[in-house]
Amino acid sequence: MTSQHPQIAAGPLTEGITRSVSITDSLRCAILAGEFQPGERMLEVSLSERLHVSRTPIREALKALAGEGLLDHIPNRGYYVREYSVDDIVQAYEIRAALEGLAARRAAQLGMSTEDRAVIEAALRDGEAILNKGELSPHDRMLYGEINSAFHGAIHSAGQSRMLRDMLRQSQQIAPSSHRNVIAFEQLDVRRRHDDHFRIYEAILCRDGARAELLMRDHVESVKISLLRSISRELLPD
Amino acid sequence: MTSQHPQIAAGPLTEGITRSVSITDSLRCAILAGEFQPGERMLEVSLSERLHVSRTPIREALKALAGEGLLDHIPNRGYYVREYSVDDIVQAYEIRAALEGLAARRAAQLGMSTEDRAVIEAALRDGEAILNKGELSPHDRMLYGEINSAFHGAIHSAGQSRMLRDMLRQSQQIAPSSHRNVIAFEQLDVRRRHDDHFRIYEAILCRDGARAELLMRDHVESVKISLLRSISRELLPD
DNA sequence: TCAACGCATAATGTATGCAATCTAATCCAA
DNA sequence: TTGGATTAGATTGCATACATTATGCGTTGA
Repeated sequence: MTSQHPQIAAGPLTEGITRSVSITDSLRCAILAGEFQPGERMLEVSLSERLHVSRTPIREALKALAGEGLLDHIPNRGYYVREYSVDDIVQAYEIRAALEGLAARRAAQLGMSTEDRAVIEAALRDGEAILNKGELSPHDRMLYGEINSAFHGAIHSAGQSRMLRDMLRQSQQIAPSSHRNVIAFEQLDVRRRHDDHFRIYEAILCRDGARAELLMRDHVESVKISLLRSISRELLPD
Repeated sequence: MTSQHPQIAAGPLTEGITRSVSITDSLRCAILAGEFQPGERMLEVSLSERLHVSRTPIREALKALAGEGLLDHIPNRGYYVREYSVDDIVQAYEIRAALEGLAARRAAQLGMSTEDRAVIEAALRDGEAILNKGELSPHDRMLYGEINSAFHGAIHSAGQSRMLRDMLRQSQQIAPSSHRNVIAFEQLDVRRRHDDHFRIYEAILCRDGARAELLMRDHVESVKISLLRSISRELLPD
């Protein structure tokens, strides 16, 4: 196997920060973008040649990514791209549901800052505008994806807990990493989830922590259900 | 500041595995044991001198521990022992409550292996024996702590999710790291929590996931409550 | 007196060479 | 032919030297 991968990204090496962290970012993006096969070995020398640095910052980056759960490390045998089975993805959604529920509850109990509220209200407004346009173009779907991230990000922020934020990021990160499961969401699903957002925000504004948690948990669980549904469809071709 | 710390543990360096991982373990233990002050800087050179290795494995260990949340890393400025406020500990219990609830639900849904059931039944039996002896000696309390860990560990195992286990370990790890909050549990608290264990196990055996989750969540939350109570007592000396 | 600059020291970041370990192919013997 | 041992190549682990960056103190100027 020679130069099987495109280029990853040799650019950000000169961006001021240390090589170690910029390489960590580059490799993280590359892995999440599916530029490495699941289970593939991450050879220190080939990476160092491709990125034009020595093995040292590569090793630091690999260790960091292993800490994030993107790689597995076996002493004396190197790092491997971690494979996530469908069941792993489902588990990640269950964890995310539990944690997002907690974040929503805390947001309701602690109250939201004006900044976080502004982000959410913009997300609700912009999402509404997109969905009212009728059929969603691929570009619209991508746009809605960002709006969705902004909504959840604001609630994570409102949870006011670094540990919670870190764990949420980890549980969110693994789903896109398995390129196999690009869920083609039905338009109705998107509409329904957008409506969920209104209710969740309402519950948070009313300081109803229990309701906010319940709604958020079910909101995230519904994504898990969609995933399972699309997989069973895939197995049963019509 | 010269040799302020005892010895940490220079022993396990020759235990077969790589220096990097054994040093990671040593430092983790030392940090959890409170042998470093919160906020204290972890200097690579002094650690390498104390442990008689070069900076390289030290740096690997520090990066790994930063990934676990025990250290903070600022590029070009080194690693610091992460400080956990009382609020951080409370948040960790809330996260743990959510995740342990999920683990209990999954254990109920998936069923428990005979090994896990055996561990739990031993924990219930041994705990009962200790509690029936009357007043708890410090040694008994430590023993009960291990029994408690065994109980929860079996349920984590029954959850059958690596990501869930990893996150649970992280959320459990930080509480003991803040030596300030050694909660002096009332004996009644211990009794009550042991009874909780029976009910939780019963719910799991009945495959009642919702009930197992509810009970487990409240079980862990009650520890948070005890912590908050003991702190408010501390602030209001009678 | 105080602020700002510059230098000296120390600590982290990176590169490289060597040692230890793993992997796989080859060879020998049963 | 097959099974196991052996050896060569490749890869990771570790140590060390050098480069870069931070930090503290002293000096200088207004």
